[in-house]
Amino acid sequence: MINDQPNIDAKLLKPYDPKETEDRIYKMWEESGFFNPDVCIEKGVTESDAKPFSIILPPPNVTGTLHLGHAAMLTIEDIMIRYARMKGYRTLWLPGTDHAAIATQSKVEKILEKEEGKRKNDLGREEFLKRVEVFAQNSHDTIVSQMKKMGTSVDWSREAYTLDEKRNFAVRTAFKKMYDEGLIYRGNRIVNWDPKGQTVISDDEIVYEERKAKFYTFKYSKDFPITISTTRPETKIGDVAVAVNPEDERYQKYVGKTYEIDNFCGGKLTIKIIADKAVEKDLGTGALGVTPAHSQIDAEIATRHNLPTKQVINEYAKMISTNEELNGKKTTEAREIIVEWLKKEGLLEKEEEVTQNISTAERTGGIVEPLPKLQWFINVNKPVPSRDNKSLKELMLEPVRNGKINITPNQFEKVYYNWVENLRDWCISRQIWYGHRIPVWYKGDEIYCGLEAPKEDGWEQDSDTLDTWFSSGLWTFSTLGWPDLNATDLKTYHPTNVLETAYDIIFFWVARMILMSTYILGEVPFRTVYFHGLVRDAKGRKMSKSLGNMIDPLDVIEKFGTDAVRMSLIIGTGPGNDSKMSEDKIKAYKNYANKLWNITRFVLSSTENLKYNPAFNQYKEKEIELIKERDEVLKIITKEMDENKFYLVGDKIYQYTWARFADVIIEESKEIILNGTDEEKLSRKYFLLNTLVDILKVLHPFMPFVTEEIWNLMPVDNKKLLMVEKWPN
RNA sequence: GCGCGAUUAGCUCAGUUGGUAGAGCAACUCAUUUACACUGAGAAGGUCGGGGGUUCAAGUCCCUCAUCGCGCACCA
Repeated sequence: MINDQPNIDAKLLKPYDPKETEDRIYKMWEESGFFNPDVCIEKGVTESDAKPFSIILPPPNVTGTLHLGHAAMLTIEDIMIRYARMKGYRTLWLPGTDHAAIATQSKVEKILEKEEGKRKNDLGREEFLKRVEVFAQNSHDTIVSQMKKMGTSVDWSREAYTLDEKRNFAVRTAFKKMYDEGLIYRGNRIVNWDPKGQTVISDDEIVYEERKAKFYTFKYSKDFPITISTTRPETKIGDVAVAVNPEDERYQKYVGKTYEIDNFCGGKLTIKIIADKAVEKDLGTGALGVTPAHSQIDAEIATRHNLPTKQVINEYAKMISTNEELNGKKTTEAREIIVEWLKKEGLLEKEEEVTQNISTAERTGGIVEPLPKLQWFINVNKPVPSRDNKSLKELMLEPVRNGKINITPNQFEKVYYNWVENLRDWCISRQIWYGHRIPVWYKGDEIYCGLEAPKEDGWEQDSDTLDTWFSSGLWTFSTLGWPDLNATDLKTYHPTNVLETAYDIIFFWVARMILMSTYILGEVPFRTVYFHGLVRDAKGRKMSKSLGNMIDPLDVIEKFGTDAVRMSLIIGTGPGNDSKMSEDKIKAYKNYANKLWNITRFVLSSTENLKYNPAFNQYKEKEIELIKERDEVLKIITKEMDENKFYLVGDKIYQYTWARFADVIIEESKEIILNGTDEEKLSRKYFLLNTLVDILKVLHPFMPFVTEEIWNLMPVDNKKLLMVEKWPN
């Protein structure tokens, strides 16, 4: 075909080719500097006194590559950001990655084991950490290139890492502040010990798995008056009491008595009978063998009744016992030995099959063993003098209750309250190597907490690191220059406008950010929380490697183009709802990108050498009607954008361009342009041209590449990049 | 055990304050080189999970049941 229309670029004569276009456009955006709000002001596309709009990117873990969930997050946030930028806000989207302490470390441990047959102790702390850093760097680089593929308009000049020097300083500063105010303390308490990962984990890092177990009912000895039940007979050598409900008449007469048992599986026990309301009458025999060292509830009961603690299981999930037969045995082996002994002695009364939830560690899969340990905690109940004597719990509840933080969809507010209200002290120390080292030093009995190591000799730093969520909690302000309270970014962009993330980290992260920000800065970290759901496969199943139903964002981008992938992740997906993804759906939006391409070809070829002219006012009646209709659609679109209803807007633009603009308006234009009067022709042509420009603008946040590429080809005077053009009103 | 969500066309989902059920995809019929085949036109497809209630009027509000999914707690 010969290109005989000089104002039509030759590339419009072929179908739209995302592969040829997208990387080139992204480079153009990057080189323009407009991702950086300072450059926008400098170059006059944003007013210097414009209102700020900021989002801090939830930092992806450097444990691998991005999946479709990340792609959805990046798309939603990019839509918010591009919209804000076009609306004239001083718009900052700050990117970063997360060191993800335990997740990254266990990943590298697995690789080390598989590829070299080595364990981390074979390398030593320093050498192992070097390996982790190389791995983290590679993951980081992959993630950055994937983000660029997705079209994310983040300000790379402000990129942060949760474990870099600045963030480490912020972490030390925050820790010291909390320590000095008595909110961080070191205590010997029952913690969740992961024998596989050899570290403590927080309550939230536990994953419950349903398994079949045996429920044994027995007596300690023939003379003992009360029968008890347990699924873990091996812990019973650590029992110090039997607790019953104060209102349980069956056992009243025994309460207060103490029994000496000379031989319970080769050891001695001293059992006191106590009454405690935590015991349920109807569960098991209604009597509970109290094992303070290996059960959270038992430890609480023991504290209330001043009972001793007797540890019988060590860090390797092996037994500690005076009985040689048990000592050093795995808990499962010890269980069998004890059950055999009970049978032999005629003490076992019943053995039932039950299903129980066992606690496993999220990252390693190890079975969690409750153990007494000396660890660091954040006290969530203590009144904070510097915050009107409110506790951290109250500080966390307040802004959500009074609406300073708005959670979308709002059913998550209840979930949040429920979690905060039942929150226990947060265990923040971890016995792993990759992470922020605890800024505490010891010398004999002395303890020092400070930003730097003490000058004198003989001090040794705590070998533990911090829970990764401690540094993540600071993320909204550690990225903006805190602890420098005069930092321009901190003053300009905090509190941030929106936190957009997956709902599954509401406790891990959202709650911890609210805790840190309200305590440290006395202000909320963000005004709106917008939760997106999980991206599932076409059948609604979770994507997983074992099911083989993973969709790699890069694969579908290669096949259909980024714009199509973005649209398919947005449309049909309300906040907080899981969405389903299939290649068919993506393909439909690839067709749409091409439709837009051809609409452009038609409009440009039928308007010859006319230029975009929003000031044109010689419209005929027909076009006046069409403009009214168009502006009504634009008005609704803007309203829904302000309400973050992107799934509705995306579909609305799609509908308007295809079903209305292409199928009806363009079709009838053919007749007008052929046989109309000169005035009618001109009126119609300007309508087509001007409306196409509006479509490109409102579609830009959703499909930034194809719209920017078409914008390139449009006859518009004094053109800037579409990404910094003004949103139509 | 407590709580949350979902249930609308074959599939994925909209449905704003109650006012005659709506889109995309798929399938079906027709058109056939068009700005675009990554196309157009058309037709078909639903007792809105069941039951009850409020109302002139219920997909929408209330009660109840069912199924599915999720969170939290318990797990002696």
